[in-house]
Amino acid sequence: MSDVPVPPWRTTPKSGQARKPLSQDVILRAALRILAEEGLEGVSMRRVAQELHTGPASLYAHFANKDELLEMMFDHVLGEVRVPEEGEGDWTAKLKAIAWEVRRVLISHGDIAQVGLAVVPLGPNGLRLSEAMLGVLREAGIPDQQVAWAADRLSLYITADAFEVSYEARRGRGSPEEIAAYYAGVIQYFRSLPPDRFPHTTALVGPLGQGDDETRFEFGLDLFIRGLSTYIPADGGTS
Amino acid sequence: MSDVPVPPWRTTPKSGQARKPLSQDVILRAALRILAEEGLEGVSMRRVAQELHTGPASLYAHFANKDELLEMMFDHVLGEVRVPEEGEGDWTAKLKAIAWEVRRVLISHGDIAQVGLAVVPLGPNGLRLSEAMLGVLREAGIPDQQVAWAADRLSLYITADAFEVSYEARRGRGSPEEIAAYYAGVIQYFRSLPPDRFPHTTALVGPLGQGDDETRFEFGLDLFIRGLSTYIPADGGTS
DNA sequence: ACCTGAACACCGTTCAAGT
DNA sequence: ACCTGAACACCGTTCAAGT
Repeated sequence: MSDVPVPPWRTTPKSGQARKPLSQDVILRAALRILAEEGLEGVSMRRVAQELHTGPASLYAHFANKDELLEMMFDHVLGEVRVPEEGEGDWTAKLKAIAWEVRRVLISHGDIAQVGLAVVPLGPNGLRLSEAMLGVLREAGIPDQQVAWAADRLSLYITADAFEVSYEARRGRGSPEEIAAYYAGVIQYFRSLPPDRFPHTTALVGPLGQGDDETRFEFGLDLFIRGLSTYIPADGGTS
Repeated sequence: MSDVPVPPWRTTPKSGQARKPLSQDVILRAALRILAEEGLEGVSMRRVAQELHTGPASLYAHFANKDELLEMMFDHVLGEVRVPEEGEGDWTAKLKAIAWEVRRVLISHGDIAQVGLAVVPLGPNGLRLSEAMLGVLREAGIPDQQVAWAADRLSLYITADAFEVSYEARRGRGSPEEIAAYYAGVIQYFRSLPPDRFPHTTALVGPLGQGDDETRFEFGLDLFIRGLSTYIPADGGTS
């Protein structure tokens, strides 16, 4: 069979590899492509393999299992986060900038935030972000123990918010009108509750319906920073 | 075939129903039993059906789909949460009591918290808890808009923390020694990082390793309350 | 109205066999 | 060392048929 001449209509020479060879990198890229187009639920080992014109078993030469693939996808996504340079405003501005930037990047990659809640993000980019947060908090003059715990809690808050928002977006499947209609329905439901059993819920129907996702995120971030400020000693942050 | 006498060795009479009839309640109970014993990943429509000695299709006469079953399971779990009575300490003590109680109940039911992150918990028990939080916050003298948003953010924080902790417990699969060993490994890894690229992470190895899950939850809760306190007007909370 | 068996279109992972 | 087909043990949901 090998001595038959290659027919002229065969465009890919038989000796060269027909498909680009598999590697962590090409698998990761394919998986991120599917994440962008179909969300996290579309990212299955079989779907990724199909995207690369091979079978699912082939992926296991490059990743121990699906969780390892997801962890590497998450860290890859965090690579897009831009951390503020030295001297771009005071510590609260810098901390907010990091928080908003992480949230934006996570939400822009479907519901990948779910992975960040399930694993401790210790990849190179996770560490880079953690390092940046610790730096900003220390610079603020917050004591070391509070710095360490605050970075932990802030990461949790950002990731949880991003997951909630991205999941909600996937659920509503698109148009902002549908999401708005859903929330209008919830508020209408609150209004219909018996005021004797739900005096506060019914009294606060107005405020409960106020504010979009971004306003709520900012409010929580602000609470967090107000709380942290109380840990700064009188002479702190100006050294 | 129907005129053949019932043989004496048949213990269940053919005319009475062989199994207890299906209903939302018995399905819910079976699902919660599986959740307790095998975690959320064990709760599949097929597994629940098997528990009830029937096929998965039978469940669809009582629940529209799996998500509806999960939502009802979540609200059922929230039913175990005990809300503080009037006059059990000041508002911070009451708010903390609710937060700790919700966290405890969620964690005691495997990784059910994941469901709470994905859906807006609007079942009867979700509403009862939301109402309780709103009441405590209003009593504190916090303005209505901040009350509404604070309840939203606090729910997110509690649920996210419960999910993280319960997931971690499922991952470590049991013994506290294994979990401790994992964290010791992480700290060892931090220690091994290059100090020029990670000056803060390496400098804070001590503080980063301090504190168990409960200490961290309490720290975040405290930050939240410190932040909220700044919204109480000078004459507020004592009316 | 409620329940069922069977089918459809999927999963993650393993393993022996190939190159 | 890397890749593969086939298999194992699962999924959620639908649908026509039964009672």
